[in-house]
Amino acid sequence: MAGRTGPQAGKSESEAEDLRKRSGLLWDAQQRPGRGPKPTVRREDVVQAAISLADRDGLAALTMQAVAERLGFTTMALYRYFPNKEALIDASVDAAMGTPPERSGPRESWRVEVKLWAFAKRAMLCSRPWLAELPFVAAPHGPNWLSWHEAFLQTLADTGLSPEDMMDMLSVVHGYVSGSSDTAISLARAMSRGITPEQWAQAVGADLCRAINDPRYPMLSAILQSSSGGITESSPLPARGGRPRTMEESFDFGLERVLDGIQRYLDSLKTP
Amino acid sequence: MAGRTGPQAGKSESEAEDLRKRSGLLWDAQQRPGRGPKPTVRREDVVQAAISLADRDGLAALTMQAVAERLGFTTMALYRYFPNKEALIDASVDAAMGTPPERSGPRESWRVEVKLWAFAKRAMLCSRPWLAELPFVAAPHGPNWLSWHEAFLQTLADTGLSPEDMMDMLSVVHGYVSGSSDTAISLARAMSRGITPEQWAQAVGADLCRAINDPRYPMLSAILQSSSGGITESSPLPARGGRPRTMEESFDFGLERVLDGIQRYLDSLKTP
DNA sequence: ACTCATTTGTGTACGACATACACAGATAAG
DNA sequence: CTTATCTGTGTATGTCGTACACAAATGAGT
Repeated sequence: MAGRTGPQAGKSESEAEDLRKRSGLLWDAQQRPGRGPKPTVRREDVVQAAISLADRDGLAALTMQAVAERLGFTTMALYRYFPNKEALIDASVDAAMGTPPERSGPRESWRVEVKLWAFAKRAMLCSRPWLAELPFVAAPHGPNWLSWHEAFLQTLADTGLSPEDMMDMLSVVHGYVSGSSDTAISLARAMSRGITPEQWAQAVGADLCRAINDPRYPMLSAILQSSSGGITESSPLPARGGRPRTMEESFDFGLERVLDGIQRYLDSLKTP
Repeated sequence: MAGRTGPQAGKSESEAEDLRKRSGLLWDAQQRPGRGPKPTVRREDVVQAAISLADRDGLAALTMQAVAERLGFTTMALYRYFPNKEALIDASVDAAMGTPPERSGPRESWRVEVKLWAFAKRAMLCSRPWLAELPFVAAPHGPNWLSWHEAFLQTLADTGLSPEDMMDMLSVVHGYVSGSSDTAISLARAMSRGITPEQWAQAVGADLCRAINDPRYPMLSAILQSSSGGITESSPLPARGGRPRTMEESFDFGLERVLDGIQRYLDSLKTP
């Protein structure tokens, strides 16, 4: 976004080189040669300031000036800690992600453990909705990011899956969780901006309602109308007959399907 | 991001009101009262200019100045077509999404159709990687966005699922597709920036490789080492024994699990 | 203790960008 | 023909990321 070199490739440092540098900044804690004055704060403090700003007012509030002011710095002083905003964000993202919760009780079945993992990840994303605001798709993967992956793999440790299958299962669950948390994240973001859930649901529902009676959307139109006799506009996905599922229940429902699919694969391995 | 009103709520127009307006701009084609001069171009032309810029150089290249120049306009002239950049992006996103491919042959089983839909959606996302760069999570849903939903629902038309279950299945598949296409999108973006797949894979693989021999990541470390005897750094997810799956094969593998899960649910409905 | 290379934080400056505002020419309804 | 109204232009403002040069602080080597 900001510091992008420019259109075509061919600058002094290739884009690939750039990725490597970003990754290095996340992992290699460079040692301080003890010549000049000591830094006033630690890199971690800068990151915390950045995170607290994003937590309060979203990613847009995370500006170099705001972070600096938060620390009692001049803007330019930040560049002694991070070479550019991108690097600061990389570090903030990894720190904000945190580590997955430790297992509190005894080891459960893989299914229970995966489920806990998925809900934990979803909760993490919803609690920091600005993570989903990030325009950087291929941010380098830091220590905490890896720790989430590690935690997932541990849930499958006893299943006898091959390493390659494990990685693919990770991709399935991670994909489902991050992809399907969109609406919940969006709601979380709206709420942190002072929108009530009702207002938000109404706004999102309103878009869907435009499909009603539009010949381009026969199925959608039918579904929306059939549900609980007329659209209420009070539920994110339109209100449904009986007791409409909450967003969390919908997430759980989908997760159960995914887990069923994994289960079936495990079964197929046992009885070929 | 850009045009955000500011930190706390309480401006002249509430955030919720703002969402409604954005949605309205996407749907309600306001009629031209025929008093002044005719506009030089159509809204659609502006959108196309914006899309072509984003296609070429990513979302960062989509600036009001660049779009205006593309059209032979002054920057400010754009504001006669869209009230702000956000509105232009909303429109560009929906247009860029396009409509799902028409069914060419006869109706297939739900499973085949869902699969086609998922691959089509994935292909769409990969062909326009900047869509994933969007910092706006809760963009209003336009006509094309709804058409993708509609197409999905039609694939399930014969399954006998209840409307509410259909919507949840949509959420499952859509979640999986968009969530798990991350790496493919990232690769697509990198390639459009002149990075070779090898360079990209190496950069992404390098992050993972940091886990090796790190006591914090026992499982990950073991998996990475076990795979095909030593990490090659030549595959996005680390190379795996035998013939490592390509990214597309991994996507397919995961999709099959998801479809199995749905299948199982369908079966459970038939034999309660 | 003295020196000086090195590092930290500061001040200033610049270029990109979104956008507000006022204006000039074009146009069609009356 | 008049005039309200719409289109595109020119200019200005505020925010933001960041380059650059400098002064004060600091500690390694003498």
